[in-house]
Amino acid sequence: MGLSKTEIFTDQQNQIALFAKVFGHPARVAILEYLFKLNTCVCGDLVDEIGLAQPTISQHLKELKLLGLIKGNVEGTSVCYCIHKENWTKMKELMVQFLDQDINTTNCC
Amino acid sequence: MGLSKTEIFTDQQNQIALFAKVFGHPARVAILEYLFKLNTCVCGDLVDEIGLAQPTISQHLKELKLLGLIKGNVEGTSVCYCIHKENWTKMKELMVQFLDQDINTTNCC
DNA sequence: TCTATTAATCGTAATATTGCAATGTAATAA
DNA sequence: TTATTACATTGCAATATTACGATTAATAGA
Repeated sequence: MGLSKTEIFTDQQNQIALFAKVFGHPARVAILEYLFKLNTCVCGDLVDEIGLAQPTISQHLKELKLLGLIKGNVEGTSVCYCIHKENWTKMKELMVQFLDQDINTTNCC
Repeated sequence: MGLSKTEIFTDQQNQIALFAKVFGHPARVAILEYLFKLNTCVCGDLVDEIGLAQPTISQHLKELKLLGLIKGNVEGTSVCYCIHKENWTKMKELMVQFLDQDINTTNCC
């Protein structure tokens, strides 16, 4: 199969899974951390920074862009990327809400 | 390929990716939300709750257990599951730290 | 115009994931 | 002892993901 049965889950559950999935690869985590670290847009040097081939990086960037977590601006021959603030904040709220659920204090297991 | 080049990333990046990956499927999100909602351990009714076949649920539970996010206790013929509090908290700290990075206020893109 | 540079896309191979039927296993019930 | 019940494991088919070489597209500069 390899195909998730998304229709039996809530929109929220599917959305959490979609965001989590994109963070489920260290290269994408590394790209995002780099974008945060630089504190400005990155034009070009992502391929040198992360140790993967150019088409691979391009593919990871595409997925991040598709989910709206980063923005890409064409600047001459290169492309500048940065975090999409509003969408990142929205995503963060969704994820933190999921992660921050109350854990029952009365032990069971 | 289908194989991540984990060796070129930091331990932290790989750890974030591992946790995120397990949340990258709505069934596992649903299982965890159900465990939180019940606020006690779940013995048995997970297959009825989530709409997937028993072997499929069993497999998802295995992955959650493997990462230490849930505990399973044998209780007669059934098995009771609940959130592994300490590990969940540790995981949450790692993830929130990643999600909560400062976004530069000076616009670039 | 020609060429270099940069990044996206295409094509493809290797591997991973998802889902479930069939089967195995362990504990309780009759 | 023999069901029965509850869950794990196995095996497999369908699909997804990862990675990269080759190519293409677009712009900048000579």
